[in-house]
Amino acid sequence: MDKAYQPAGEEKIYQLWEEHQAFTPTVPSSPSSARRHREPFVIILPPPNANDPLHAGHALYTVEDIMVRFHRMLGDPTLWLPGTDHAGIETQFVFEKYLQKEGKSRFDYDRSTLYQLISDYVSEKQGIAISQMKRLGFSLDWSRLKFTLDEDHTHRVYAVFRKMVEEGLVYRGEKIVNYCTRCGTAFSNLEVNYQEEVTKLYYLKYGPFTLATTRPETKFGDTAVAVNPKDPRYRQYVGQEITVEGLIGPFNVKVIADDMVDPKFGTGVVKITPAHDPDDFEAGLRHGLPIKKVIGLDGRLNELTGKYAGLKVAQAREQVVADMAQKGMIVKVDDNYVHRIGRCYRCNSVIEPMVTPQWFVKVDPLARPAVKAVEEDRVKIFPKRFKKTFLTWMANIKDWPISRQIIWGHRIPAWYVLDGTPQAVVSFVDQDKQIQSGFWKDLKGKFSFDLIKSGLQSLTVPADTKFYLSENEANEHGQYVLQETDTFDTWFSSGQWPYSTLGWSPDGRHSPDFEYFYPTTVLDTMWDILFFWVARMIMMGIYVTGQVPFRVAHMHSRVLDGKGQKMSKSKGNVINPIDIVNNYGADALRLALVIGVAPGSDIALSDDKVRSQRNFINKIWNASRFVLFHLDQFVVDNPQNITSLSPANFQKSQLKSKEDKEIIDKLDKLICSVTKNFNSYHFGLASESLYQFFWHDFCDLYLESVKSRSQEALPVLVYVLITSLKLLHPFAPYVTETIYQILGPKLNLEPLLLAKSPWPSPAP
RNA sequence: GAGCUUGUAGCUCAGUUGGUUAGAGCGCAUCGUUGACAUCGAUGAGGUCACAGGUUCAAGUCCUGUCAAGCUCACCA
Repeated sequence: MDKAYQPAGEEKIYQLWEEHQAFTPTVPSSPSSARRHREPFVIILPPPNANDPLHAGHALYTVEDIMVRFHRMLGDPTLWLPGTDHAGIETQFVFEKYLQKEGKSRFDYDRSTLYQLISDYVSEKQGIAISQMKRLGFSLDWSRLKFTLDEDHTHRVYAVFRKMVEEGLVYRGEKIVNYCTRCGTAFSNLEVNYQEEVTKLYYLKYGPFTLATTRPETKFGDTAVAVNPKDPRYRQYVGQEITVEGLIGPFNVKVIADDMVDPKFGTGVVKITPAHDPDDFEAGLRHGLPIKKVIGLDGRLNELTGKYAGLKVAQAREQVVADMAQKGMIVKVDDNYVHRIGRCYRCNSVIEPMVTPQWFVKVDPLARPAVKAVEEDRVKIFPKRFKKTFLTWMANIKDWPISRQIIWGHRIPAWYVLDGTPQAVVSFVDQDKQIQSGFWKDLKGKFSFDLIKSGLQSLTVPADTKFYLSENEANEHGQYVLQETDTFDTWFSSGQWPYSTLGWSPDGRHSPDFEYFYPTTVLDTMWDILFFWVARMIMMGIYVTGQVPFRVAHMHSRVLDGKGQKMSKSKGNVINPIDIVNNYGADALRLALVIGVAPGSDIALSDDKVRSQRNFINKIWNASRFVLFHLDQFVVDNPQNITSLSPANFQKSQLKSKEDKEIIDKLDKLICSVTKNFNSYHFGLASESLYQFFWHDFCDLYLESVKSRSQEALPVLVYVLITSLKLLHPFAPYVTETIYQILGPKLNLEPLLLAKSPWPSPAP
């Protein structure tokens, strides 16, 4: 043995585990009845992005590895199923940046070509995350590796979508959504970052009123003006039609009364622009107001705005304000108005609320059973405080927009017949690689349908257009059939991950894996995707399988940099876990991430912390070296008595010395407390007590005390060491296995792998 | 505006269901080791457990309030 532990050997140990298929459980021939006898322990890995290397947060999947290794040693049939995520918007965004560097853009390609390009790009990078997970020692069953765009997963997602359509849970609607004009897609509320920003608040002359607005440029889309019903100042106007002077001519709007208006804000009068403001949109629904769109999906004012058409929103605002000022239409300007602006979580552009046709999931029927399951702890959320967060969020959940205007993802399986849909808008790349776009009715005379179809980039049809769930069916109703070009929100497909990866089948003939492993046991992830993902999985899982997808939702910590700062590329404080592994070994990193960390609290990953754990790993190594040295001597002296040292033959009652009894007592207590802490997800405590025991009780006290009688104490030394290695193994699989591989043959230990050896119980 | 979390040694934090003199790592001081240990060991300094009340035989741990910090959610133009 080297004087110090060499993490360089860790990769060989991982190979050893793989050769023995140590992480692949066997599925019994009658899975469902076997499951009734003994429930397996199952975790589905939250799939990391296929095209990205791991970041420090991913290293916290260590927590899952700890649980899985523990249960494997307990003898539970154990599965930890790996996968990677196509991560729709994220990946397309990264790829577009890459295209940009090449001087190209996504608009240079038709849909299927672009898809293929991204697909190639991703598969080129996909291996990185996987090899990094292996490097971290994750005991995943690679024989079951999945990808979110795998054909079988896609089929299941489609089948569930059709079921939802047939049961009225999916609808199309013209609704106001958060639209990023840069990314060219809608986002859910969760994907918008709101920031307080200082802007201007303009007080405009508006018919008989003066009103305050931050968005004068949307005046062209106003279809009403609102006051509070209780406001005496304006009561006389309610219900009347007023004439407002505009930059492109006067227009008429109705005065409505609505509680949404706060009489104390501004002048107590609000202009209503249903097409470009979420509140106004709601007000429009309440009062039956027309929706007048004046901003296009390209972020520019449209033809309804006269000379302002073609200007981007920000430019238009400047121009409009200047013109209004000239005409004396601005009463005053508040320069320091602080309010919240929504920005795209990907590219930070200002989110433009837009009314567009989108696909929605009616969420209420899905949410109610999910809420119930959590309330009744059929899905236990740990730490408990997140349960309340979950329930309040679910109580306010709105219908879920599931369509995204990107191509990297599951294309929505709906087909339209264009024959009777003159308002359909298509854009496509023609034979000269030029983009053509416009109404289908205008283009169909100029281009062949086949050309449009093959060069298609996007198709937009009104929300009430009839759609079909298969191309064949659509073909029966017309000649010109195109598939929806929107893709599913990533969370719509990953929300189905637990049952889909295990082989749920729409026809009820599920795979043995599904019968045996579903529902899974624990879902562990960081709390930031509790709503994005965990909530969706619970809803979809119950809806589709009638069972919760997992019994426990375990929220792990967030990893911060050494100073407790959030890591970000812009700050340049991103820690690459693999760098740490290369410097100090995977075990040191794993321990540093869990030791003494309270459940759900943030963790600052400092170099100091990793180094101190590296020292601990080295301590384990050297204590073993000490034992090995005396063991070798024993073998020389008593080659035939080796079985007397085997931990299997260890008898507590035969101990004579006080130190021997004490250390075994402490070890027994340790076994109990570690086991208990494992079962209650207190890994921070478990690792801390192991650290304390091994370093201080075993090394500093016991080991020092027996130096004068090491041969006599050898059975105790061997027993305590081997037992400790087992207890430590979930945290530090590499050193412990390495040592076991050295000691094992000398002691004729069974089994051959520590990873497959049984969890210790107190000494007999 | 609502909710959640945090406030314990110089620094970073543990302390799960309330129970003996409040702990760890790093740092610091003194000494000792280099035949298990890129060191390691021994000893020590250092905390009115944010503040004020309350429940209890007993509170860092439960309750109420105050102060401070952070996070999340929310439709105020």
